[in-house]
Amino acid sequence: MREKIYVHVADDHKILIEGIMAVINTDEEIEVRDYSLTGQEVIDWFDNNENKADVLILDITMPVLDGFEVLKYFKKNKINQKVIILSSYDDVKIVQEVLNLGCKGYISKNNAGVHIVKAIKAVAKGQQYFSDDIQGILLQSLSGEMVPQGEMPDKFLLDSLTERELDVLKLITKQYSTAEMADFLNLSVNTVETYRKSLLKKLNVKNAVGLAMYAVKNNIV
Amino acid sequence: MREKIYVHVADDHKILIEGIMAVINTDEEIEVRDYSLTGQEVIDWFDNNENKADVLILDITMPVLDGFEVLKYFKKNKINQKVIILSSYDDVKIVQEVLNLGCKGYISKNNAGVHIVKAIKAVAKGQQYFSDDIQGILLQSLSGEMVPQGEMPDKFLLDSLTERELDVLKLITKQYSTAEMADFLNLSVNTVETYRKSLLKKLNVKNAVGLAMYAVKNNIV
DNA sequence: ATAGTACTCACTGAAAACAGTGAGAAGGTT
DNA sequence: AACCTTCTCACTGTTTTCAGTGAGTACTAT
Repeated sequence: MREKIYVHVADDHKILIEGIMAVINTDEEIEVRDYSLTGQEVIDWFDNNENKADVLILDITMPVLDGFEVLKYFKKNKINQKVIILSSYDDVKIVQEVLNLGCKGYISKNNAGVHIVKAIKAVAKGQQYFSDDIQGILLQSLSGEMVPQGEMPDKFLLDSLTERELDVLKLITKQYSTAEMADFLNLSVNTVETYRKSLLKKLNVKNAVGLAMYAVKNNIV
Repeated sequence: MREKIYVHVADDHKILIEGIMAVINTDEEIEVRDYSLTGQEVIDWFDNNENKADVLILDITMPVLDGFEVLKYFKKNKINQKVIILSSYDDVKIVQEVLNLGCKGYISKNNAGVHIVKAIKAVAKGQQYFSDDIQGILLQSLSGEMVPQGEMPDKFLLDSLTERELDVLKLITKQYSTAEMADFLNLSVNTVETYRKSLLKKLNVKNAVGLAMYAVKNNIV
């Protein structure tokens, strides 16, 4: 009979812990032994507990001590704890930083359900594991480029927009088509078209992308 | 025999939906009928579905359309849908805004487990319900104090982009048309079209605006 | 009363974007 | 040698966006 894999889960959202437990406990090989709601709790648990966990599922953002601090603690004390990061942050820098801190797996919360069990088993065996979206981010980072930006948002232009134009602008940034906007706003397609053209003219851009970029620059989204 | 309360859950994190289902389904009176991963899906579901839900559990931050937009849609179309917000944001302004938009309950994700069932039953009966931490925030807001809150970027699935795809993506954000890009990159119009379509598919967005917004979020521009 | 602005809608025509399919060449990997 | 990825291009057809013009209603300010 194969030995069980013991897991400790750390996340400040209890509901998410319950979700993970529900998913993990469908697998006979894995058992969630305990959980923590803050980084401090994690460290305390590993300090004062004989029943260490084989794998630690760790959130980045937690009160008291975040995931980074927990990883640093393990590294500092040369504790060879296998850690899988479960995070909403799909940023390259964060992924690279936790890898430097010795974590063995990284799963985006967006699709944790399909990855968590596989990840635990892989990491327990000493392998690494990354969900496919994280893999993509790591690959992309190899051909990265940085372009700094610096422009003043144009208050005059922004003020000149009417309520309806702002409605349309916001929906455009959410990828609505004209027909969809008309439906949503209970307006004629022609009317929405009018606002769209008015926006193009007022903001002096050539297409919907220009509108979206303007909206971003001026924190309308 | 008492009638069941039918619930629809909307959150962009599947794992959280699974957690909620696990908790809710312990109660015989409540049944989760369906779920959505984006605001758009929620609206589509309520548009095209005979089996409406009694209560909608709604996350604020979702791709495509966020919780605010969903509430606005209900309000605009005079749909009297009972909504409980399930959110990580414990900010007064947000709570007040969703209340203005007609939502009947607000639960913090931090302690959703103990509140969700009670909240559903209360709201289904036409009452309001707020988890105790939210109540505290509302009370605190009456005695004037502001506590700024952090941010949670919600990025989603990413396949790795090729060099050429990145070239095209960058030019799209600069409002280049396909023909202009072809000229600039010394490529056929058809070729640029191919990259454009490939980007739409890989990044799972529906138009050039979606591509631009993705580029912004991921600091490609 | 008049002028201005916002809101609403219609019509036409051209340009661009989107969708689907197929396919050859070059390069690297196993 | 077989395979995979990327890059390149073509063809067809539909949908959406963009451009220009015109026009009625309502409310506000002078």
